[in-house]
Amino acid sequence: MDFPVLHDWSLAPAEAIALQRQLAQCVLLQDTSPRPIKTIAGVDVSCRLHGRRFHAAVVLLGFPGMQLLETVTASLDIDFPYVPGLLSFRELPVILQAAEKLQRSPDLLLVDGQGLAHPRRFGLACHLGLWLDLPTIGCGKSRLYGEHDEVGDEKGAQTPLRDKDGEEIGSLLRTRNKVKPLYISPGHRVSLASATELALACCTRYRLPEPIRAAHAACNRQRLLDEDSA
DNA sequence: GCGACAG
DNA sequence: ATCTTGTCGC
Repeated sequence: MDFPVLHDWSLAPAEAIALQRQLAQCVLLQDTSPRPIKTIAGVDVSCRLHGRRFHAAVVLLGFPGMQLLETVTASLDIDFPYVPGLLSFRELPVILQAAEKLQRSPDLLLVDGQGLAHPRRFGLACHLGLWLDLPTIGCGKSRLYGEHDEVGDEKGAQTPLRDKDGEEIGSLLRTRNKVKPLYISPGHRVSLASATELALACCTRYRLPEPIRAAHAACNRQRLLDEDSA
């Protein structure tokens, strides 16, 4: 894949917050992915506890069959601290290095983390989508921001996630019976309704959507390989 | 001031 | 996120 540089990464946390407010203005909440969707990518990052070496994987799967088509990885040392709300400044650099290696461009990317459901409406999925100028959806395993009611028990049940003013910013989605729901929100170029619908369409028998499961396994393998060769 | 806080 | 094995429950 090929994409231009949106900005540099030599930022302090306070500057990163200001940049998020700027970039959030560019996020598009409309569906622009080609129909029918033929490929969906999964993105995830792995690192050691208190370590600064990060390992990313981007896997390309066919849709709706979920066949593995391509796997790319990258490893990079990161010094930006973990600050809730600034996750993309830790994870995005290594993700972009991996994404560059992808031969084909996906119709959509599923990201492990939040999209719109963020205090400044600019989670990791938004940042990645804007940088690649591709449709993205955030699939968080726990809550960063937003209020909601309980979700139904059955797979497919969902309830809206709203900000303090009641505006919808995502949804809680039960991706399988008797598991904690996922926090789904649009990243870029995807509508609220489509984000939930597409995330569910990628779920088989596990809590996490198949593209993210595959990416999770791949970045962990990459970490072992990188640690082994060092 | 206190609690919350993606990965 | 990660440290870690087996184990209890649907």
